[in-house]
Amino acid sequence: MTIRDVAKLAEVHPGTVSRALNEETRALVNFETAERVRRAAEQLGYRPNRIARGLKTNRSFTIGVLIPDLTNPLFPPILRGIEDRLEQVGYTALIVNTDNDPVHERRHLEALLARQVDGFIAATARLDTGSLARVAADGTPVVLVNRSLEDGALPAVTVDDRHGSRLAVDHVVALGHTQIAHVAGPQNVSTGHRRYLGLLDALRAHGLEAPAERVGFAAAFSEPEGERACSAVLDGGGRVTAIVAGNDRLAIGCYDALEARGLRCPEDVSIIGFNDMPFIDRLRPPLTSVRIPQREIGAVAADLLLGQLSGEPPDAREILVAPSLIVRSSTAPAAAAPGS
Amino acid sequence: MTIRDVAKLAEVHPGTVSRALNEETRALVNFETAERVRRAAEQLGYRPNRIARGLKTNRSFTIGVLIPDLTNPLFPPILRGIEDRLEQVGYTALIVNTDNDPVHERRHLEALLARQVDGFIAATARLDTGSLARVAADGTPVVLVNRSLEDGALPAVTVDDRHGSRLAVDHVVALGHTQIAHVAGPQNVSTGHRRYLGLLDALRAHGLEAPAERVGFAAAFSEPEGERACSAVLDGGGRVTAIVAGNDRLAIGCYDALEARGLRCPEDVSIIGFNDMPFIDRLRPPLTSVRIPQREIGAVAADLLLGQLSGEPPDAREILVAPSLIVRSSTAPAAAAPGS
DNA sequence: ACGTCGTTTGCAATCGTTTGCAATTACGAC
DNA sequence: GTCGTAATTGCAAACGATTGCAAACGACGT
Repeated sequence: MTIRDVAKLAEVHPGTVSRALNEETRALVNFETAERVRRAAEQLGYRPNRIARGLKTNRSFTIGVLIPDLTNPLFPPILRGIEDRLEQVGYTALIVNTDNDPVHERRHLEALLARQVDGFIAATARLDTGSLARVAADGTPVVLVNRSLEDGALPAVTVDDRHGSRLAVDHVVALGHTQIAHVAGPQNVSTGHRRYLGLLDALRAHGLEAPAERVGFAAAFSEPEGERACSAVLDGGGRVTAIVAGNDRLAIGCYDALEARGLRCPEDVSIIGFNDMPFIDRLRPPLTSVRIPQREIGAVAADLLLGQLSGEPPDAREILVAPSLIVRSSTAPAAAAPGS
Repeated sequence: MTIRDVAKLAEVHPGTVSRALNEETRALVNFETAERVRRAAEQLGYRPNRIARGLKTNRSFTIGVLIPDLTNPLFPPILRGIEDRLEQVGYTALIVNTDNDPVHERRHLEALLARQVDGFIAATARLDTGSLARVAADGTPVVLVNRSLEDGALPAVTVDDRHGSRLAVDHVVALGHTQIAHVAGPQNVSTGHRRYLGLLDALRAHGLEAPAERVGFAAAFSEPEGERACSAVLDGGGRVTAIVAGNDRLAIGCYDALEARGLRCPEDVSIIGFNDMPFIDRLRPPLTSVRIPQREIGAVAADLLLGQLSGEPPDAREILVAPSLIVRSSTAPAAAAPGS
């Protein structure tokens, strides 16, 4: 079932069929002929071979999407945002999991290039800049998600982490807390670092500060690390009535640390997470968290890429999307100071 | 950068380059020539164009994967299982979300076909049999996941739901429960139905039964529906000490229903879920649940498909993978009968 | 009646591979 | 020295579409 079969049935030249069926060249062929062709195609159930088309036009209408791990609940919504946008314009996403392994990353990048993807969306945390930049330099558009290059060489769409931290701090401050601790994520990951910086800023804006003993650094965004870092803070000596965690999993670790010490949340200490993961509202207590508009991030990234693909200047700009605070029951007004 | 450039550099005919670089035809070319070609290709950073190759060989080395919704935590692990397997042999998955919408489904199916996918893995619950069967009849291998056709016309890999129900029942029975209720999922979805049937079987095997007032049917796998169905059961009059839910979300709904009635879990009633979703161990109490080896399911499905693609007879068989019970704190020994 | 122009269509090359077939070479057997 | 055979390699035709170019055709003004 090729274009030739349709041509035969419609009694025209294959070239004419191609033009008749192609939105952009439709105008070149007589209306009635086009109709005849369309009917013939319909009748035969003809489906243009995108592969053959791609060979000639040098466009595959596919986008390579690199993520660390699909099972990390952060990514599926982003992917939906991307896919929903892409599919509207006939593109398809090729999703690969890198597991943050440089070797995998390279291999996948190569494989996607061999498949002639028209562009890349990379959400991988530490994909070495080199390969990606080289790809971009060779003319394949690249958009970063959830991380950006220091030099801003590549367009990126990321959460406004600092703003998120500010939301969190504003919230606990409004509740009367002043002894605010931070269980920070890994500082070699942009989100971890930015949230930490944002927190410092926000505290300062309220005339507060976070002395070293009140911030614990987790080596990974995991519950055990959250518990470890939180424990360090709690056992550090100073009083703490509120904890802003680098993400929800760290916050869960904080729950564990509190529980191990017989402290109650939110009565004794309030906790705020980051990401607003699914079912986080089902914890005890339901976690107050900074929500990230993941789907929107994906959609914006896709739009950015599609823009570049249709020839727009590749404004290597970083787009920040604003998070919002979802208040639940893990935060409460600060108790009166002990002894009052 | 085409095969011709490599040919020029290696001073051989393009055809020879093709053979030298292709694993299966390598033997046809002199070893030294092949080496020369390999070096030339390496030097130029040559990457065979899979699109062109696909055009000629009529194979795209892509697989269409249809799922309802990527953000449903059930699917990412399955997809990883699929992708990990596929990538090992040079295949790539094209993932599309159908949202269980027939129109979307058809459109996506067409689009994937136009992209010349070599096969399909369909995890969509209610993709109308017709289109898929037709595709299979036209020679494109199809494997079903998480659902099967009544007539077994298509190979499928599914969870052994009945076995899962048996595990759940055995567990609560072993804990001394006899008044066991079921909050069932929608009965027009195969998993919902099978789990219900399995439960009946398992109860019978223990000489127990589930009178109508002790099973509630949810219209969807959602928390509110779980709460509704559970409430009906609890308010039905009969005493209930254990509830087996059709899945974890229904189980969460059960938690809500219990709480609304001042009942405690597991002291007053034990609850078991199904699926063992991420973070379900963080609920209060941590939910005992039937775990599904999702990744394995994906891997098995991929293997089945790859088998068909390499010419194996398409044994339209249903492969059942065994779930396991993860015991946590939502189940406890039955309290002594009231009054004793 | 003729040149011109615009519309519509056909022709054929092309995209980058793969692959059946033929041509070339080397080599040992006779 | 000739011939058959095997091992290599070159040749060219595909695969199914797109597209620049030219041909065909009618209409129209002069």
